[in-house]
Amino acid sequence: MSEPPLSPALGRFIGQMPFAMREAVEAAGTLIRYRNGATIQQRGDRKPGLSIVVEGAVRMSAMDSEGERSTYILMRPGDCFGEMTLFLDIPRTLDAVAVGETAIREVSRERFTRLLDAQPALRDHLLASLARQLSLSLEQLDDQRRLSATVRLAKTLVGLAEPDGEGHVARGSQTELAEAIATSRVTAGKALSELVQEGLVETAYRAVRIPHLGALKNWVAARSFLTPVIKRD
Amino acid sequence: MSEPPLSPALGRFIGQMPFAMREAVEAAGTLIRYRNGATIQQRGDRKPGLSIVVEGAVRMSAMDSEGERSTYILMRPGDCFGEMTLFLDIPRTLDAVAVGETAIREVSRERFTRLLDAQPALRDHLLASLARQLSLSLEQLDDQRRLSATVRLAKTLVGLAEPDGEGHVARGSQTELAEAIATSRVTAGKALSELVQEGLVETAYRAVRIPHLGALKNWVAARSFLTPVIKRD
DNA sequence: GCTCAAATGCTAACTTCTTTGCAGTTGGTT
DNA sequence: AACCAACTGCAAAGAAGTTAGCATTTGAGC
Repeated sequence: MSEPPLSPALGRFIGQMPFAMREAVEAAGTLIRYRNGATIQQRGDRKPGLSIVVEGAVRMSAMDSEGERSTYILMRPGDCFGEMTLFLDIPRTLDAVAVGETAIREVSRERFTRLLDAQPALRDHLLASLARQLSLSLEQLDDQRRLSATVRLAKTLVGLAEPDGEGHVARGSQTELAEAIATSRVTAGKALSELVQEGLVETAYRAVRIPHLGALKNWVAARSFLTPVIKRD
Repeated sequence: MSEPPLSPALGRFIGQMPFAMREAVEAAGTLIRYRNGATIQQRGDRKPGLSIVVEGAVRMSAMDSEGERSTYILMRPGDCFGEMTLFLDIPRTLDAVAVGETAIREVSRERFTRLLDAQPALRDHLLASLARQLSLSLEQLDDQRRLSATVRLAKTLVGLAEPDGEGHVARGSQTELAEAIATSRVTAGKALSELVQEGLVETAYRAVRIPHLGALKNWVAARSFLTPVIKRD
């Protein structure tokens, strides 16, 4: 079966770099550690620069004036965010919160600019990274427009799945899952029980067990109407 | 009043280029003309390259397997699309259809690569363009998640508005407007009549008249919960 | 200036999602 | 070991959006 672009993880920025470039980027950045739940950045922060996840994970989300939060993405080690603030004079667009003990490498715009001179190939790397993020973001928009809450949830679960014993798990409360697909907790709960009915997942406390990840992937693929476009490594 | 990023138009690619760069890009491309309604590209086309709108307009949209079409954006002269196919090995993501007599400048990936060597500054230009598109795409996703159909429609109307006599007009059938905000025609019609009730717009045949664009912008701004982030020229 | 396909405006039944509220469960903390 | 805050699961009312259908209006093309 072909691997559809299910993971919402953008980036894969560091992973595909040649060794020397990676060294240079790492040397240019400051490593900062965050506790579980700590705020890494807030929407509106004016700190142009690139942030690379080294350890742990980062939940990118936004909250509207009515206190409704919605999550956009979970960044994993090797992913990066903030590229946009390097080239545009804009503040940070999303809130970023550490999930688990997390380490972030921060490269300021100044240092990054110098880095670009030393490593011209980095520009192309960044271009590819932005292009991929744009492509994934358009796909996400598409999903939001066309797919039912249940399919969106299933797709999100595939993206969050981690190996666990025989099968996989996606960790997070139902409220968090609801935020990830931009619905209410009730709808997320219903969607989840539909997937349980189908025998695709089992619910647990702050977790969803996925006995056969492949089956879930197939189920999602059969319901994602547009042909997937990006191949994921 | 501050100018919120209401226009869904991405790009502004050519407009901000230094003259020499612009000349070089134009020299590298082939100009192709399309009739109103002609297909410029289809989702899945494998033609890596950059397409720049020179004259007319282009509607970017996608259709799912059930024949439901949704429009993503209307590209105007100076905007460009296809950047992603330059750096990623992916097919074209969206269908593109000419709106009115339209001219497109196509630059193949090969020619563009050579162009990058001759005009290194073009890379930064492209980085900024991708960054802006990503930022706008994230905003669009946000709107889709949080805003009601009525506000989304109003925002779209502001983006489509063209000067017309005293005020402005947004041209397009209600079906097309519905596709632009990803709802049914009925909902689009209801949303439209709400805006009429508010005295913000007047309906017409294949057009919506906007007597006071500023008033509509204010109305939208008051209902867009997240602080706008990108300034639009 | 007539014709007709396309577009608008409306209604009604139905589905989906949200909000509110509550009862029962879970697992970290004292 | 007991407590309690957080989480799950469920129900009911209502809001929002969808589909289907029909009568009327519009304007482009003959």
